[in-house]
Amino acid sequence: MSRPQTRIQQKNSNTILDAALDVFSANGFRGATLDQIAEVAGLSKPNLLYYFPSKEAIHNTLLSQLLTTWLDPLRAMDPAGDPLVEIMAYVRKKLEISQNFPRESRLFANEVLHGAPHLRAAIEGELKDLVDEKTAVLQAWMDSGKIAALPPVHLIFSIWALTQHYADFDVQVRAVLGPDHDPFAEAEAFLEILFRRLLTV
Amino acid sequence: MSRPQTRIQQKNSNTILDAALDVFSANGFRGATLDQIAEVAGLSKPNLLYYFPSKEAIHNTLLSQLLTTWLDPLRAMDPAGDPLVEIMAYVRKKLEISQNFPRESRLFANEVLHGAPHLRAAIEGELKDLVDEKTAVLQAWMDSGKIAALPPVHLIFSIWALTQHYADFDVQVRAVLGPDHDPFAEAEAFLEILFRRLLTV
DNA sequence: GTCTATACTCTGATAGAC
DNA sequence: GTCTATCAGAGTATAGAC
Repeated sequence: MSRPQTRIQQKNSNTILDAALDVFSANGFRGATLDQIAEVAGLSKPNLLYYFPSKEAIHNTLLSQLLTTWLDPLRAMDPAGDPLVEIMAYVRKKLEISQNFPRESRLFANEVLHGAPHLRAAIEGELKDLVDEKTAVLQAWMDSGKIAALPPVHLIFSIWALTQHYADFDVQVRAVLGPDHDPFAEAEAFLEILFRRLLTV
Repeated sequence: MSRPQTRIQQKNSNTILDAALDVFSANGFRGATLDQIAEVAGLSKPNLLYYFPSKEAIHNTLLSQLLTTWLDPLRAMDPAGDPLVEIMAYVRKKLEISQNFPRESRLFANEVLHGAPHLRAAIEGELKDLVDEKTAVLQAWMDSGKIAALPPVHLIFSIWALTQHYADFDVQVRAVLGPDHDPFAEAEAFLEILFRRLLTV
């Protein structure tokens, strides 16, 4: 797992990964071609393969970088904090990620949609462990009557589903809303109401 | 738009479409190959192309069949019915579709995720029109105080997001829940509570 | 480190026998 | 209507000059 060392290598490597994120998230793994990635990156195709041994290696690198970013907001949910505040902060953070990193969201969605061939281990391990930990926290909050009682895992699923919808189905959301709408601003207000109403005892 | 006439042609045509649905929903358009579809269908590759002029034609046929099924439950929401009953029925029906037609759900998700290149017109037309019609119904129900006031479009988005999540992210849902869980049974109970709590005045 | 040229594989589609 | 054989193009990856 040696990584590029010099500044130029770092820079090119990042350029490639950013271009690849563009192309993979828009077209899926098979739909993306090295030609497209090379063009977006402004490099030649063989040059890509000087920095990464294969197309799949580029894809894998993107996916492994992704997971950390993905789980951080949930990790930040503090058992010692105020339950409703903590949950609403998580919802808001997750929605912000959908807004600011839609490419990452689509890459992840595509991967899971197709059975998570590359992320299965991470999902069954790291992700499941974190969810188990946080459902325990949610359950404790519910048991002590600080928020309404609900199946905690499904509460987490609902946060994922609702926030990612605005990134992953962006085309549909915008088509239905029509122009003169700010999907994410409206989503933030809506989810604020939804989860507050759902969780208040 | 001539369609196969004889019974055998109908049968083979349907076999191909069913196999194609398997492969397209699992791998996406570009990820699917005619070889795979032919193998699943139990036919030779040239034979596929005797029934359909191209790979894309198979895909397009699937997508156009899809939309009707997709919109029917929303269409069935009756302005004259009891608001909460109608909405809960829609939620339940949509979740049943996720459970019984996960391949169709993934095909649709894949299409929208990649910018809806084939369904754009249908989304901006048929789908938007129906949503506009039904948001007016929801708005009227809210105005008359029969359900809680919320942005109606986003209420519909939330139903789509929450129900489709269980089909499209099935792998993740099952991995997180672990064995000895029935995702859809739990989802039904959870969504029942969620929307009832959200909409009750 | 980066490019041009190219090898080789996969895959969509066609030709033509039966 | 269905098959075997095959073509043509796209796409990943490598060789080798600079």
